[in-house]
Parts: sequence; C-alpha cells; structure tokens
Amino acid sequence: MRKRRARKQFAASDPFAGIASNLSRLVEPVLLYLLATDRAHYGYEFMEEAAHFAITDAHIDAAVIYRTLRALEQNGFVISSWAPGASGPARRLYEVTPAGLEHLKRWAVVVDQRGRAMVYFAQLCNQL
Amino acid sequence: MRKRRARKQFAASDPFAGIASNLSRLVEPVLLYLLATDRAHYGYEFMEEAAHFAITDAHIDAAVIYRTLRALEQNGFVISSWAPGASGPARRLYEVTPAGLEHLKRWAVVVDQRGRAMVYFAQLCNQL
DNA sequence: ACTCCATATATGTACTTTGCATATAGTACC
DNA sequence: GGTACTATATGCAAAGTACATATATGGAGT
Repeated sequence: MRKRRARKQFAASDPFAGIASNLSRLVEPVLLYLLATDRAHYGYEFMEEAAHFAITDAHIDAAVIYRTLRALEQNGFVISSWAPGASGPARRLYEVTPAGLEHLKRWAVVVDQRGRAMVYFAQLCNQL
Repeated sequence: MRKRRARKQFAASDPFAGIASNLSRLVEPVLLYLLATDRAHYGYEFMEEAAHFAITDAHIDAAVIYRTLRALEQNGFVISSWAPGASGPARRLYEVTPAGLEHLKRWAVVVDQRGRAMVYFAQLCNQL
C-alpha cells in the first residue's frame, strides 16, 4: 500500500522556496526589475521588454508573464490597478511594493552567486 | 472540437533543444564534466561529487542523475558498461564519447553567456 | 456597417520535468 | 536472519511550461 505523501507546497505559502525552478527563466526577478525601473508597467509591455534581456530566453510566453504577475501580487510583491489603454482595451497596471523590492534584492544575491558559479564552471570546461 | 496539437518533442530527437529547462539545474553539463575529469564514473558516485558543485543546488536527486545519464547515453554522449562494485552490487560505469565532449563545449558557451548575463543583472539590481 | 489587425488580459489543458517514495538486489558484519 | 550500506531503476503526483483558445477594445480600410 502506497503511503499518501503530503507534497511540499510552495508558491503561495513560501514565495522564495520555488527559486530553484524559477531560476531557469528568471521571469520573476526580471519582471520586478522592469517594474522597479519603470521600463514596463503591464503584462503586454513586459512581453516586449523582457525579450531584450539576454538573461531570459528569447521568448517568454504571455501565459507565463500573466501568471507570474498574479503570483507576485498574491505574495504582496506587486499591486495592480486598471487603467484605460492608449488605444485598445484596458490595462492592468502594476506597481512594486517595498516587499517586492526586498524580494528582488534577495533574488539579486542568488542570481549573482549562481551566475559566478556558472562562469567559473564554463572556465573549468574550457581547460579540458 | 479541440485540435490535437503535435507538441514539440525534444530530448531524444534534438538533444540540445531542452537547454532552457535543463539550465535550471545544469545536471547534464556537470555530469559530463565530472566524467571528463575522472571525478565520477557511475551514478552513485555522481550523487556525492555533484554535491560539491555550487553550480547546482546542494542536493540532486538520484532519480535525476540516473535518468539524465540514460538520456545522455541515448544521445550518444556517453557509453555505459557494467562492472562489479568494490563491495556491493554491480555498477554501471560511464565513459564520455567525443560527441559528449563536444556537447560539453557547447554547454560551456551557453553557461558562460548566461552566467555573465546573470552577474550583470544582479549588478543592475544592486544599483537600484 | 463590416472585416481585419494590433492591443490586452485570462485561462484550459496536455506535456515536461522534478521530487519523493518505493522496489530490487549484492555485499558485509553481527 | 537482520541490519546497514551500496547501487540502479522506476512509479507517480506535484510543479512548471507551451500552445491554443476565449474574450474584448479601438483603429484603419473597404
């Protein structure tokens, strides 16, 4: 008889726990950064801006953007409000909260560490 | 009626296509590197050696190791053979192929680029 | 008015990957 | 026989992702 395991639940409970899996795309910190630097303010705009970041893959799916923004809001890292579009449908505008900025700072430490480790690893590989 | 989509198949067909998802853990290049430098030669040994690499998370699950090794073998990047264990059950010993070394070189380029981008991104974050 | 297109958000769902548990088995020691 | 360590392998559910689809606003062209 297989025991019913209680699988670890992250995302909503401990927002920083899922860092290993999010690290692959770094969507979360990039969105926070774009918001914090006033480069993007709503979902559709993020799609275009995020593409300029070499840190992420060339294309980030819209679904990932919208769902990540919702997750960030649930964790209190951003707040949204509706605003009329310049031409077209309404936009959901996002703002970073102080907690969101702190979260980005924590991300920065992890990204820096892993980034350095990766550069170092690449160097080791080239010495073969 | 929902259309049956033909989802992109990677892994076996184009071994380098799954780089985005594998990038999170970098298990594949680390295993190849450990093999190439004679630091590990079979699954169980990889588990202990890989833990010393800061590039990956502290712990890599055994299942990931074994499945990654199998995938590498299917793609012709490693070859395996059975050998008696020093004390205990037999081990499946792995060797890197020339194709595997090339694959590692390609990985190194990507890891270096992304690593630099991450360090740069962290720097941008710290300037906020 | 109607079609077409860009903008904009949201969600359904199948697929992939991952993490934990379990299965199996050889050797060693008591 | 029982326990512990070594060693490989796999089942399965959770988590994450990719693609498709649904809905809707507003502008340009006909």
